[in-house]
Amino acid sequence: MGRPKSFSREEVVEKAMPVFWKRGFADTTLQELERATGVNKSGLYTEFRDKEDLFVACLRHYIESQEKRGLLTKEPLGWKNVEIFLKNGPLNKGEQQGCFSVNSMREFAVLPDEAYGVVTENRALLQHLLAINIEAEKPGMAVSAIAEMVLSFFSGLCIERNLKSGKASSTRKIENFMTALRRL
Amino acid sequence: MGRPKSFSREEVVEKAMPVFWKRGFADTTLQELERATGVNKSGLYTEFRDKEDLFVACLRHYIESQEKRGLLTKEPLGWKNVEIFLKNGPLNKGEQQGCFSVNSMREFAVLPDEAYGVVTENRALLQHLLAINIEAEKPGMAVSAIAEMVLSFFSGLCIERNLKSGKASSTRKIENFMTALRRL
DNA sequence: GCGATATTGAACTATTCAGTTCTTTATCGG
DNA sequence: CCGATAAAGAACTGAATAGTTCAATATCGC
Repeated sequence: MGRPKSFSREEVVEKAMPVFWKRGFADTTLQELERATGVNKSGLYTEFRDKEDLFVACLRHYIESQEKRGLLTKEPLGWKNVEIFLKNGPLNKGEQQGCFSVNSMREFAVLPDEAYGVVTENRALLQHLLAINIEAEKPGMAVSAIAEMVLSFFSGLCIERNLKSGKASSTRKIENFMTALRRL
Repeated sequence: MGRPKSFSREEVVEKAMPVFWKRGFADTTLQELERATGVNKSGLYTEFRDKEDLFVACLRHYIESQEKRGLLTKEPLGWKNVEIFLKNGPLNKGEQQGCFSVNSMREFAVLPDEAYGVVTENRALLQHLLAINIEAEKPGMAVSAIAEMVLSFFSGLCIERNLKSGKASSTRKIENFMTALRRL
């Protein structure tokens, strides 16, 4: 046995995530990652192959932590869950605005292919969860059609978090959107 | 009089725009800009203060060219215009996918402040144009509320263009969304 | 406390980048 | 054709970057 390391992989990922989230992949420097995680380069490179590897780990971690919130699985399934998802899905915690996954979509050109897979897989899951909630309401329009509409609207809300518009306007928008949905 | 220059400012902007559009600001290199525009650094720097200046010029050019399309001003005003805007607003020309302005929103952290102003001003205009079209239909819900909802949905459609999903799915989504709108 | 072992920190490397400078070259008016 | 002028090209600069290497150091089992 030798010296035990002073950080865990998960700790690093958790601290690195907000940096990538805010600044994106290309504009995040190793220096920032060192500062944010409190682990220096040699530590980071023993744990992760390269910057891309760490980024993907952060993305995965983000998605898992979102899934753990179980926003769309609470009983009873229905519009209420969809509304809560739209209102509370995009985060609002300091530097972490909107959705890390949606933010990453803009950067696929620079990201490893793996990131594309992770994001699309996550979207497929979201679409499914939306669908079972919509299904419970027995709307007139095709369930999957509504689900993909909701996902697009959600994506829009997420990038709009990059603007300095207040929370009130977002809430209002969601409530109006829900009104429209309930009539389908 | 000396030697006349072999390029115009506008030509450069037009050729540089697709590069910024696709790769974003941070990940676009001067080398790529030289190659895309056919003008080398010394030429670019006599015409533009720096990379940021060129980027903002491209953004402005994009917005002007979009405004020239007059997508939301055709008579008669109404839902049809909104539908055309959603269908044809986000571009689909090779490297140029979605909306350069919406794409830029993800990068405000790196962009000059000016870019923020240009984008928000453009969004305000869009919101206004949407509103006058919606107004013409005399819906039950507040006009501005619907307009901001449409703009969010539009933003979502734009970033989703970064995914490799077909045009058909986008069209379907828009048509369903329009159905919902018309019931408001 | 000692040796084995693994982490840590800091110095180092090679590359790439935005931006500058200076020489060469092309075009104009006369 | 010539001199003035301005653009174009290429070489250069300094800073920043991702990634590496290696010596110093801390912790473990014994």
